[in-house]
Amino acid sequence: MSQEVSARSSRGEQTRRAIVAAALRLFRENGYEATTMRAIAKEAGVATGNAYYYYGSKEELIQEFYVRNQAEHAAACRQVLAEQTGLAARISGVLRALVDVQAPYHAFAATLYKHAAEPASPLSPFSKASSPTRNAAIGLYAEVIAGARIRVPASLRSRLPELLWLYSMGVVLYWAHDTSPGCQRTYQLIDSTAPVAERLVRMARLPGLRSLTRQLLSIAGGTLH
Amino acid sequence: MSQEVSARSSRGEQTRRAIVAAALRLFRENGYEATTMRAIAKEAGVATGNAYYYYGSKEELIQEFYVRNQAEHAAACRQVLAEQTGLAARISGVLRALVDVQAPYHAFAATLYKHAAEPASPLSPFSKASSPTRNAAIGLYAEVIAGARIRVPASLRSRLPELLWLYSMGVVLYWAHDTSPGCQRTYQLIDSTAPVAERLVRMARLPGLRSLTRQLLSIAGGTLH
DNA sequence: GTCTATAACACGATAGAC
DNA sequence: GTCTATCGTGTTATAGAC
Repeated sequence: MSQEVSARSSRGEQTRRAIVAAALRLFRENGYEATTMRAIAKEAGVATGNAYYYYGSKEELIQEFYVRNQAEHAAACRQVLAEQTGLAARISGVLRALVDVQAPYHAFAATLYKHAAEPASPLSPFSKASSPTRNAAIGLYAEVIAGARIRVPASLRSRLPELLWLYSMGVVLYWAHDTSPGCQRTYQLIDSTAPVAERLVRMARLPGLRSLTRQLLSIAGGTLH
Repeated sequence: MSQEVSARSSRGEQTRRAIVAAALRLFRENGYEATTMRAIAKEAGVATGNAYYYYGSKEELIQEFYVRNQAEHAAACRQVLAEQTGLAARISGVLRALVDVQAPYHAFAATLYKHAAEPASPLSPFSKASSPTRNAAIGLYAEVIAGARIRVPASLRSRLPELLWLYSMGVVLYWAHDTSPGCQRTYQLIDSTAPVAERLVRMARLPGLRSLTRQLLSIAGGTLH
């Protein structure tokens, strides 16, 4: 009761916040490897062992980065989703916002995806631990489609959000490798692929491509269960 | 002179081989993390410091895994490339061989791609350090195309080997995440996507798809320089 | 140049006392 | 919940033997 009410700003919760704040700041400034758990604990004003009481591992602290990012991305998309009605414009707007939001963490993100790539890791975007974040992201792409002036072929309708999410993962992977100034090449990639994506959606209905679409979807269905 | 001749089986080369053999065996049996440098050195019958004399880090030992794999894969493909003439059959044969060769290292490979995913890492398949292995692999896919009874549209010809290599990387990524018994799902993925790949190559020539093909290729061109 | 032996360091993570 | 002390790790350093 009163315990639960005060739980949000309880001492434990304060400590937790201090730890994650210190971690994210140090990660951004010094990168992942260079930031030691000892430094995080010291910066947060707690003992090393205490940091482990709240976060079972250094990697677990990264989940917080994901969660925060997803929230910031959703917020950064609002305007584009409210104003744009073309599918390509909505897609590129959302992807540009994704890159914008992560920009301050570019160097950090590069080292981060090292850990995300391990299939067994809870940090993998395909893992069970990531499913809340993943579902939130897929929901965002459902909104991208729903608000666009376009007739999505029935065959595609249910799966298109997942496919757009997969597409966004590819963009993020590209971005992580992108060393061009200001990550121009990633923005170019977004601007050149978004119209193609819209075109592919429209073409999926053409008679000559129907069976191909069906084939590709059944493969994707098996992959993303 | 005589120094160089005997260099191949010199004491140093023997030690080197002993270390890498011990490392790969322990990696396969116990995984990457569980295998310590101390254990590798002990298994190879050398001092810990000596292992570091030959391999600057634990990760460097993984490059040997790549090199060995590439060679085994090329050998495993010979029969398929000699016998099959259909593009889809050649592709699926080569990809099946790729999975077959790596099968004993499935669990190990899953933890390995953690390191490969880091853009800055020399283990990244896109890195400069990996370019010999990558070029050898791309050359293999050039052979896949050259020996197939198919007319590849001029627009595609120069870039298709790279694209097939990229496709193979996707299959390997899927395989690393595949937990189905015997990795059946990966084999299914190969068998269902290879015919689609052939179909896409044939369709690239159709008038309605020409401009789309050109668009997609210019994107891929920017990506893979 | 090749190799051994041994010690030491900083790190991620854990145990157990308070 | 919080601490201190400690473990096992990758890695480096040193000093020297063949």
